[in-house]
This record gives sequence, C-alpha cells and structure tokens, in this order.
Amino acid sequence: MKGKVTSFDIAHLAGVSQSTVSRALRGSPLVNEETRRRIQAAVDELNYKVDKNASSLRARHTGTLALLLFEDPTADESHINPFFLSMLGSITRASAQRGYDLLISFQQFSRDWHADYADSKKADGIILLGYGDYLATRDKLQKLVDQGTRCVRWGAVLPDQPDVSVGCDNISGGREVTTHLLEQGCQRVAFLGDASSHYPEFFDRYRGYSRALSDAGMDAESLLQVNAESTEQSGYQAMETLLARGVAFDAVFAASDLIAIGAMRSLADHGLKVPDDVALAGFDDIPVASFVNPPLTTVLQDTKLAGEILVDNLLALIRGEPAESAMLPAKLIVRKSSLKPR
Amino acid sequence: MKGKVTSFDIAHLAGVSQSTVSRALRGSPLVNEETRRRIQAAVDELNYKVDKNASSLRARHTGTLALLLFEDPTADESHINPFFLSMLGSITRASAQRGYDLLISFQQFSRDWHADYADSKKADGIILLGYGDYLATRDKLQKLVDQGTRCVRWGAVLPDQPDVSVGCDNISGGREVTTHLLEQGCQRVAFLGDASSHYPEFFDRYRGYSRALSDAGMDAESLLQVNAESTEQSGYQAMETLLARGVAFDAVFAASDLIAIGAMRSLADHGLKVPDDVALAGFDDIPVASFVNPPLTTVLQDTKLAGEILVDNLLALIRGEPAESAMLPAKLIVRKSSLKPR
DNA sequence: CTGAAAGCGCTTACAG
DNA sequence: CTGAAAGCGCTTACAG
Repeated sequence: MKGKVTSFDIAHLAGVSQSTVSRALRGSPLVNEETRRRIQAAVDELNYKVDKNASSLRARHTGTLALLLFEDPTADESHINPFFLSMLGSITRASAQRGYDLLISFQQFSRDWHADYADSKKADGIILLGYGDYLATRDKLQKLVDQGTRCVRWGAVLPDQPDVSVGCDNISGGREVTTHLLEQGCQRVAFLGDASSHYPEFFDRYRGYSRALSDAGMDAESLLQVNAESTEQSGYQAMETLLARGVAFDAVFAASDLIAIGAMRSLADHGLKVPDDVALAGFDDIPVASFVNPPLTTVLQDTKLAGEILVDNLLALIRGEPAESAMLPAKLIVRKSSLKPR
Repeated sequence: MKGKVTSFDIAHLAGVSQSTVSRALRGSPLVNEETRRRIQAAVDELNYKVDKNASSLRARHTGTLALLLFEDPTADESHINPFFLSMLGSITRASAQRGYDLLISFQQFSRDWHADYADSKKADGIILLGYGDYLATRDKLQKLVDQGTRCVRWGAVLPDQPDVSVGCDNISGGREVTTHLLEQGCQRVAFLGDASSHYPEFFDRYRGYSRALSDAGMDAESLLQVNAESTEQSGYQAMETLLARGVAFDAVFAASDLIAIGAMRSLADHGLKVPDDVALAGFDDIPVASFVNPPLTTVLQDTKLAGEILVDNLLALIRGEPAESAMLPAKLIVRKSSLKPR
C-alpha cells in the first residue's frame, strides 16, 4: 500500500518540480515537450489521476453541472415523466460532449435545493427542469439569481422571469394542433390541462388553443376546459370530469401526451371511439405516443436541441458571457388519433 | 462583494473557533447546545454552505456516487434504452434517499471510464449499468476491482465475475415465458437475441428457454435462434432473417421488449397476426410494452428494488463491509400477444 | 466542551 | 521554460 499517488510522486519520478507536473497536466504551453513526455510517462506508470477535489478547491471551479428535477410533491414516485427522461438523456450527452460531468438531483429529497449544489461548490451551475407549480418556485428562482448562482431553466419563456430559460413555442404548438383539429371538421374542441400561470407551459398551449379558436371565429368555453397535471391518472380523471359535465365535444387537445393517453382510456371505458367519436391530440411526442392505439397526434419538442441549448447557455453564464432565453420551434406530428374519417 | 463566506466568518460571528464551527456543522456531539445554536444562527445569517471540495479533500470521501452507462459504440445515440432509463430513475432516487449525490456519465464520451470518477476522487464508488459486450469490458472491470475501486454492476450474476453484481433471475424468467408459450399450445418457439457469453443476460434467458424446451421434451434448434441486440431495428432485422430462413415457427420469445416490438413490426409487414399466427413475448416490461398492439407479454424486472440493492451494496462496499451479488426474481406478465385463441 | 495547528492535493502568481 | 511558496476551505488529531 503505497498510499495515494500525488503530483509530488510524479514530479519525483519525472525529476521535475510539482509545479511543472501540474502545468503539464493542465496543458499549459509553458512546458518543454521533452519534459511533458517524461511527466506523461510517469503518470502512466503510476496510474496517476488528478484529484478533482483539490483542483476544484484551488481553481474555484468544478467542471460539473447540476441538473435539478423539481416536481410536485404529489407526483407519482415510481416513474419519472418520460418527457423529462428524454431531456435528461439529452442534457447528459450535451454536458459530456462539452467536457462537463453531470450531477442529478430530485428536489423532493432536498429541502434546500436552491442552494445545495452551486453554493456548496459541487457544481459550477445548475439546470432546472421542473414540472411543478411555477409560482411556488419563482421566489426560490429569484433568490438563486440574486445570489449570483448560474442557472438556466427549461420551461416557458416568461416576460418577468428572473432567470434565463429555454422552452418551446407552446403557443404556436397549441395553435397548430387546434387548427388541425378544426380542419378535420371538428366543431367543439375541449382542452385538458391546467390553464393558469401556475403552469405556464400548459397555459401557453391553452393560449394557442384559444387563438386558433378565435381564428376560426369561435370562443373558448370554460365548460370545455378541465384542469389536469401531466400524468395518465390525471388525464383519465379529467376526461371523466368532462364527460360527466354532459357538454358536447368532438375533439380533445390534451396539454401533454400523458394526459391524452389517460383520456384515451377513459374514452374507451365509455365506449367512445378515437378518432371517430372524438379526435384526440397531445403534446410532447413521448416514445409511447406512436404506439398507443390509435397512434397519437401530438406536438414534438426537440429535446436534443433543447438539451444542447440549455447546456450552452449555462456554460456561457459560467464564462461570464451573456445568455439569452430561447424559444424552440414546436412541430405538429399528425397521426391517426386526430384523423376524422371522411 | 464580501467574497466567499467561510467557516472562519461564521466562527467570528458566533464568537467561537473555526474548529468548533466545523464540529457543530458535522453534527459532532462534542459541542455545547448553546454554542451550536449561536453557530446555526450565524450560518443562517450569512447563508453559509460548507465547501464540499474542501471537505471532501480533507475528509477523503465525497458523498457522491457515479453511475456509468456503458453501451456498444454502435448504439443509437438518440435514445437511451428505456429499461436503463428506468434503472437510472430508481438509482437516482435510492441515492438521494441515502444522502448521496449522483454523477452520471456515458462511457462513450470517456476514454478512460474505468478510472475517471473514483480515481479522480469525484465519487466514492461507481455503479455500472451496461448494455454492451460483457467480454469486452471484463478486463476493465477486473482492473477496477484490482485498483480497489468500489463498484457494483447491474447484470447477470456470473461465476467468475470480478465484481459484485445485481441482476434478475434471467434463467427462470426465460424458462417461465417459454413454458407459458408452450402451454398455449405452441410447438415451435423461436428465440430472438444473442445467445453467447458476450451478452450474459440474453444468454441466461436463452438458457431458460432451452430448459423449458427440454422440460417439454423438445430441443432448441439453432435455426430458430437469431442474434439481436436490444433495439427495435435489430429486432426487426432478426425477424426478417428468421422469416427468410423459411423455417416453421408459431411463437417467438424475444430477449427484450425492444426486440419484440421490432419483431412485431416485421411480422405485421409480412401480414402475420400476433398472437394468432405467431405468439410473441418479450423481456423487461418497459413502459411501451402494455401500449403496443396487441399488448406484449413479457417478464418484469423490479427496477425500483434493483436500484435500491445496487446502491445499498455499493454503500456497504464503501463502508468496508462485505457485499454479495444478488439475484432478483423475474415476474411473468401475461398480455394479449401470447394468448392463442382457443 | 473548545482552540491552535497541521495538512488534504492541487493551482498559480512570483521570481528567476 | 522551471521551481519555491502561498493558499484554496475545510477536518481532525492533539492538548487542554
């Protein structure tokens, strides 16, 4: 047991000073090629690795980013929302490609999420991925930014937001699906999902929906809107509620695919056929969307691009450069669930 | 700009020494209650957080675990295998509940994965989640263990493995599905998936399959087995190959749900009905399994439990306690894809 | 129960 | 291009 190998051991073996070892390993140009080679040989021989704790402590940056998933405390523990899982994958890849490690955390388990990572110097910045109540987290967001923590958020781009965020164009997306539904000859389109500033993304999709309706000379009716959060169960419940109201409708735009899938089950339970009796569309294009029966019309959000922009924006902030909130295009994906038979 | 708040600032404010601040914050019993309160007040006032880099450097442990996903370089970049995504979720939760942070990484991006995390002191131990060639990584695994790195692996429990692993009972799982298929009256069951020691989990499922066949007095036929890795495309291809061979078969056991889903598409393309013409079963019970048409019979692996055992085993290793490889039960889930009409 | 002191393993001016 | 030295912010014997 020779103990831990340090840069001093390398220095000794290579016959140079420890400072030079450090320089060589950091890729400093101030090192002679021959010296660098000798150091590298010593590193290989002793299987040396730089201690990241020491280096972070001294250099004041960690080379890691933190990803915080905050969700409503009521959320089902067993599964992460598939859309966020997809974002997680893309963020992980984008960070890795840029040479950063990624720390992952769920807000539920941390009482003090707004500070835990950046303040404790485990990460250089944080990415917020939330599917909880925005209003409830806004204050913490403000505090974060005030403290000088570098952070970017996935979500609606809001006029009064304290931070930099990246989101998709929910309004256009909502408008496009709704218009598509209308073009299929639907007369009464319902909306399943929260439509309040607590859930800005859903609210924007609702705005797009309303806009499409007025484009067609119609008005959004409150009886045709039912609150729902992004889970299957909630979608099922919302559809049950809508059905119980006894109002007529021939199409449904669900604020997320999960809601749409839950709604689909409820419709089936009531003997209603999709799309014949009710045309249906969701939002997100999660993997199951194309597998449900009938395949679900939805709006695709480009998670790969989103992850890259999120990471690049955060990296810019970390470098002290300005970063701007960005709105990504939303793309309508038409499948069988919304295609009315002619 | 007062600069960074350190434990010295807290000490000053609370009128004690820095050592005492450190003790109080670490929860040492050697601190007077009144003193502890004063320190806490100072901490709150200055919004102080312990610098984890300094603390890890000194205390020689980091409070974080690393999760390494290693996959075949050929694997599709765009999506993480849904089964591993589910494991990822459960591991993240299990770590958080035990007070550890989780660092995530993909092997592809790191040339030196076997050392990067533990050796560079960013994590106290690592969890390996692989869907690549086992034989190709075995040496690195050996090296890891030889170096004294704490690590646990998800996968088949092998007689000669150098590490501690946690896996599900693939043999029983494979045997159960196959027996089920046979009980449905199927006479010729094909197997789609690699059946070699490169992919020990698939191989065990194949062993279970063979065993079920011999239980029924049949023999596994090499013409009825086609290699496939765990992707839809590969499953599609494998089924095309099987079909092209022109051998008769009335059931298929796919080594994973993804393979099964790909196979399903191929069957549909050839006008073959599931389950009427060909009964079909997969393995994993990924979320889409219940949504495909018809719903897929499969074998459920308890990812929640798996994540917890993986983390607990790693934590035991870190504490210097012994940890044993574990085999989790596999549970047959019968759905419509395997139910032959009577 | 508390304090003074050493030291974890690096990075980075500073001086040549 | 290289070395000696200071110091990042903690934890933890050691001595009271």
